[in-house]
Amino acid sequence: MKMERKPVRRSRGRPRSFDRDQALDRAMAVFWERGYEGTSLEELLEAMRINPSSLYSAFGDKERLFQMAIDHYLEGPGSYMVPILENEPTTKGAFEKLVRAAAKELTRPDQPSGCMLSLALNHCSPAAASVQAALTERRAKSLARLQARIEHGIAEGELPPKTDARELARFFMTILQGMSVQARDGASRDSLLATAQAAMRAWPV
Amino acid sequence: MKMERKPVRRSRGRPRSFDRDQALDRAMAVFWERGYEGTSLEELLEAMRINPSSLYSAFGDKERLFQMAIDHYLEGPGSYMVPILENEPTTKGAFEKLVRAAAKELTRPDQPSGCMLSLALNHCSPAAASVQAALTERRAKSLARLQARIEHGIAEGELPPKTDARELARFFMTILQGMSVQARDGASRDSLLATAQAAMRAWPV
DNA sequence: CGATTTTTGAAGTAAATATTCCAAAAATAC
DNA sequence: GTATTTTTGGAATATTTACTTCAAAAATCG
Repeated sequence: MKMERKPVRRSRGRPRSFDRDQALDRAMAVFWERGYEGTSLEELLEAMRINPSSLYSAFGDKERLFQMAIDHYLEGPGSYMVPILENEPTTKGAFEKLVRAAAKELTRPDQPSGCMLSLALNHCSPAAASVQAALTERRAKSLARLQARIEHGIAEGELPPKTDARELARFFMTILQGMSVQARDGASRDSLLATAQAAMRAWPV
Repeated sequence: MKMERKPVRRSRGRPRSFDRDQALDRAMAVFWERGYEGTSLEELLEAMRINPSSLYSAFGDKERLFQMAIDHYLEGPGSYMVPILENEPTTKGAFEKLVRAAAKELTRPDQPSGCMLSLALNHCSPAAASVQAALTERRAKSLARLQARIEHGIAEGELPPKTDARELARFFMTILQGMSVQARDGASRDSLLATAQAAMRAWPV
């Protein structure tokens, strides 16, 4: 049972000649590699293999395309954290697996290095302020997930009751974001794994 | 004993009407805040309060100005690490002081948040490739300084002989770079201090 | 003083940028 | 088949970008 193109019922006009999801995937790759402001429309159009009219009618404008690309990233290559945090039996085990998985994911040869969300828009011109707001929100959500798992661990007695869940979550966010910068700077997977291992030594007793 | 303007001997032509160092300082501030590619000539000219001809005759072009601004940063606001690494009696004490100082420096209200070098050019368009090379070199130098202090510590018997100095240095680089991202994302000084404290728990025994 | 040298200011330029326009194309609805 | 709707391709546009030009200004040199 394979689907031809888009299996959705046709609306009236001329059908779209490209695969929207594939185009978004390609846009994501370029934004991931070059950042929001560092990516030109020309690069996007070439990578997506569509022309301006198609891009604007399908995705709105550069800003909205970027936001869709970020969400596409978080549901795809950036989604590896969720099942680890949810399914690992122990909290410490979850974080251990998390940082090791990050070391691997952030240095995959078939992808741009580092985390698209961590690296995006650390410099913000006034023009990109609204994009940055959206990113900040998503980073906050990511932090909240780490924190929730730690709080769960405290409740289960896996961690000292006095543990500051938010600050421990922030420590791991710092590690993950730093690993992204390292990956961008050419650090090897083994280096990141060593950092992951070091980070776990900071786990509260 | 205060100097009027530039005390250097006058060369022949019309004297420069602005203070080169002050202009560079202002350029640094803008680049630090907005990044290399995020800063326009117009913003630079306004901040430096000079006109295009003056900028180009005094600093070459945008790229060379940025490199001078980076060096200006490393000799100024970014120089706080050097004396700590050189003067602290123990290696562990040096790193403890280092991460605490970073937490403070990266969240100073009178400066752009984060480290100018860590945050610069994590996305690189082909146009900025040569600038990025210069940055990579400087980051490597920074890493080497951390590594050197750790190796010194190993030699002095402060650290286990089997300690991998390069990887431990990278761990702390990761922490410092992650703290810069956190600072950019609005994390408070106290948060960074908590992260600094957590990082020290990873110190080898 | 007059010649020389360097900086200044303001306007100018060439390229890149994000976005829009519009006629032609390709589908469905009647 | 004709009308309607939507997408396409390519050209056009307005703005911003980094950078240059050049005459006038302001200094030193002889």
